[in-house]
Amino acid sequence: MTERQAAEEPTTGLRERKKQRTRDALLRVALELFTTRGYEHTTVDEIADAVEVSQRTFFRYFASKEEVAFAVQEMVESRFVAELLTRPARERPFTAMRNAVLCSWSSIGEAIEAVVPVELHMRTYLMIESTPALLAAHLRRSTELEERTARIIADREGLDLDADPRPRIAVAAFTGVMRVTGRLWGQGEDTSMESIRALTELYLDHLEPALAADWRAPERTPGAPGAHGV
Amino acid sequence: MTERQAAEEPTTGLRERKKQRTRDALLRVALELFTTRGYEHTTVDEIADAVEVSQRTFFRYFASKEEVAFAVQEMVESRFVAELLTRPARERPFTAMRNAVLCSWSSIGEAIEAVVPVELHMRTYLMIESTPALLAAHLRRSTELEERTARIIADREGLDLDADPRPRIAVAAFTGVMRVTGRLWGQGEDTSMESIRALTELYLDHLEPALAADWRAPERTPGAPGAHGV
DNA sequence: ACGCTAATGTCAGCGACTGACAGTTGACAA
DNA sequence: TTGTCAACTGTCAGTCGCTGACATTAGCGT
Repeated sequence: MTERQAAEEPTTGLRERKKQRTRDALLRVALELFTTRGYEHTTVDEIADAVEVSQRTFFRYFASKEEVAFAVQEMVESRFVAELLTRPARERPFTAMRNAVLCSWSSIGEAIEAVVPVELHMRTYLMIESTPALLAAHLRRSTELEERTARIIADREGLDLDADPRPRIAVAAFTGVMRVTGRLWGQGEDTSMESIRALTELYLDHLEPALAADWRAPERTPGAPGAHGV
Repeated sequence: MTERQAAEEPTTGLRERKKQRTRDALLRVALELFTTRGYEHTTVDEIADAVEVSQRTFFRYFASKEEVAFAVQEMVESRFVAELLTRPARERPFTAMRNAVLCSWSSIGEAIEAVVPVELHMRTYLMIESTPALLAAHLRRSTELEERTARIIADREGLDLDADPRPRIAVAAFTGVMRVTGRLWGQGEDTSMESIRALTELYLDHLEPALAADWRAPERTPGAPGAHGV
């Protein structure tokens, strides 16, 4: 169930290879069906039938219909966490998170392609964002990642997460921007990875000024009055 | 189905009154069962049986088992929106949102009590936060409210929501903090309304400094170097 | 070749939810 | 008062996601 990567033995035995092939097939077929006829209009039976296994077998590989939709997303997230852990200590929290996403996106392409076409994953992301039930699940998963991230940031800065609210606050703001970015990207025309990368960079670099500036002033007013801001 | 409030005629006919009573009974019983034996361990049949109606009737009042869990939350949210719309134009976006939540909480008590005991609603909120399926739904609902809020803020400031990212960014940061606040409140001991109110006030007023300050400095460093911040 | 065990299939069943149809009951007019 | 209409409700059958139990198949090491 939880085997990650042998990474050395390509021939791990026929049994393992068969399992891997079944899993991949279920995943690929499921995403293909979801993105074409829609998540709700795809039954687990149809997925299982297409791969020629029983419905019961599907549920032995994926705990739910939902889980298969997030299988690739799962990979991307763990990549982000790994990247964040290796960020130099000199970077400030927000900068470290910013760079971690951007860097992880630079190397994730091939890892995805080993399982499903990247283009299919992009379509899957759009499907998740536009399917209420999946959007809900996506948001919940995001908060879990958010918690992990806050813990990492707190460790980085040598802070006590239970006593100091600042890590959680900064992470909340960060992921909030990430979510908005993802949604806007989905609404736009350009569904490329370069597109979402550029959008993310732009928005993240906009957050702090947006919170501090007086919106009614024509442009940046460094010495603005009101201490309360925004 | 969507009758809100006649607010004038107390005698709206026997039929209407019966419907209202059935709905209220279903709601109260459902929340009571959810909060005692748990959401997942409560079946729709049990709710319907307790009110002595058929399961089919339950689904004529509530589109899903989920919906009944959020019925009161629904009221609270629309109260916040109403409050936000009446905020004086002189207040800055973040301040307006801050005051809208705090003010709406001051007057929501009686409105809730008309349907279910406030204490039951508090327990319901805790249940939502600790039930994965409901937490997911809660987050999705929050983003919908977030979108409405962003639109209101944009109108207030005379900005084009589709062209200017700042309203969405500020709202995202705001609701991010609200979410964290709610979760921490749920983890604490004090489940009173005063408690969550104080926590919210504290955290909201912490957001901007937390983003701008250098965490490694002993305390506030107004003239900090690095322009990128956080 | 032969057990052992993991992987799979089959079957029965629960719970959320829906459509269709029939029965009941307020509302309103004659 | 009565009767008609429309709204509300109950019943039933069926779909779909998901699970436990048990039998069957098929790699694996000896």
